[in-house]
Amino acid sequence: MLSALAVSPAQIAPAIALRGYVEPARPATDAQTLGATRSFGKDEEIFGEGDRATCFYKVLSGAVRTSKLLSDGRRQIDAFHLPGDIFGIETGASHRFSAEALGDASIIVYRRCSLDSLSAGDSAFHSQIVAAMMRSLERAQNHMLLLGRKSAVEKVASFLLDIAERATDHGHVELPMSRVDIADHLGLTVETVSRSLTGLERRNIIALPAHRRSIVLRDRAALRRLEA
Amino acid sequence: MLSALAVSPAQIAPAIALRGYVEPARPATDAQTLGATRSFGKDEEIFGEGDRATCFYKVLSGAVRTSKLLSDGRRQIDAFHLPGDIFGIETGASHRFSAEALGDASIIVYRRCSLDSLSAGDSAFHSQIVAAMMRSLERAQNHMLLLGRKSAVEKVASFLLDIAERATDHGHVELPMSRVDIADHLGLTVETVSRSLTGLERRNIIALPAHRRSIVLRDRAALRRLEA
DNA sequence: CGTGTTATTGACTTCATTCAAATTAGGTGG
DNA sequence: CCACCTAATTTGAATGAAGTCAATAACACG
Repeated sequence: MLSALAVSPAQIAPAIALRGYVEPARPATDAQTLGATRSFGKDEEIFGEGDRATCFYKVLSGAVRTSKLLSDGRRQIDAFHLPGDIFGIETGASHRFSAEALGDASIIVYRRCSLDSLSAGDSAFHSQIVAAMMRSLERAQNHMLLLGRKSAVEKVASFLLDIAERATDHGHVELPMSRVDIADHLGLTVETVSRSLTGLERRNIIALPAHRRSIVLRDRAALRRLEA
Repeated sequence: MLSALAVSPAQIAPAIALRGYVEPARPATDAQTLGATRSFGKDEEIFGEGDRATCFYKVLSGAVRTSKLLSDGRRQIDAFHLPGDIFGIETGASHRFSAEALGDASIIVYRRCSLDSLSAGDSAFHSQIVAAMMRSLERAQNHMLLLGRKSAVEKVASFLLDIAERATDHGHVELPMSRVDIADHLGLTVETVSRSLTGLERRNIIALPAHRRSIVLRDRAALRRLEA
């Protein structure tokens, strides 16, 4: 079931990873590494909607999606989290999202509940959290404009530019998520995402290599024109 | 052009209000009243998208909408702010929204930029701001689910429940905003909002009195079932 | 009472969805 | 290394929900 392969560089754990595999914390770039590093496999749950929020998280390698579900299963992915991104901060008692790894991923788990650290001292750590919150908020606010007011092609164009900006090697984007994930992020169906991508390819704005998880941005200016 | 009337109780300023009318700060319920109270008329701009963010704001009376525009004029209202709500907090240099009064409104203007106060002491004031940010974030995240995944009726039902919870006298909701505003908040057109409301009325779930700005919730259970 | 604005209603169109099928990629095991 | 198998993606055709355009109705205000 666990299909490991490539993509995540910092992946050390064996492919047949047991849930909750814990490694000794390796001091990363940040000063504040109070947390332990854990590895997750494809689609493995990091936390569930409604779980007690005792920790928050930071992506070391790989990628994570956070999402909400409607009673009948409709899903909205609020964000994709790439290396360096913090997610899972809550002020309430429980997580209002679920979080799953998109592929193999390693995550730093911070034990301290954000609410505690808000009042407590440690201003460096604290302001890092506040900054992360603010970034989430800005992202969410832009995304509302996308979800509420953009057409399918505009949504896809925006998405490509966004993801490219965050995770690109000059034009060549390696997507860590499936088409379904993209659809659930953009408020579309898989079919519409696929058709939009095909449409962009036909117009020579992007290229879709055989390896479906990668996309080449041929004409960013055109994308920017399309994005709204 | 300035059509004042009723609605806002704490309204003291004359109807022919000049922009930026400033009153001496009246210590409100909160301890932290560092700001001056200002009054705004219907559709008056409090700040614009891109304006330097030197202040943030709190609604005393009336209501405010914050919105983003697409180049071609499509608008997404990210939130309606009712008395007690804080809005306009930014960490960057400029506002990423515009804010306008929905009708006559009085607003407390806090001079301190949020970013300053984040690092600075004053933990009570500070945590109030962080809490406001967090509430915005939660709101935005729920709204993404609505925008991305709910049908028109579900959106309208959710909206009614939400606004009722925040600003109701037992079932009778006095809407401070127009149908266009509702539409731009829910990612719909006015016509669809209107049709959805009419539909709910026909099903006896709500009543639409002559005074179009008010709505009576007859059957909240039904609304809750509809909301998703 | 007229007038301008806001809301509702109707007819028609369209974009995105749904349902269904075909294709392709990538992993598995021989 | 190759044939097979499963899951992901793409494509096609038909439907449908919400949008657009246009007209009417209902207020709010002077």
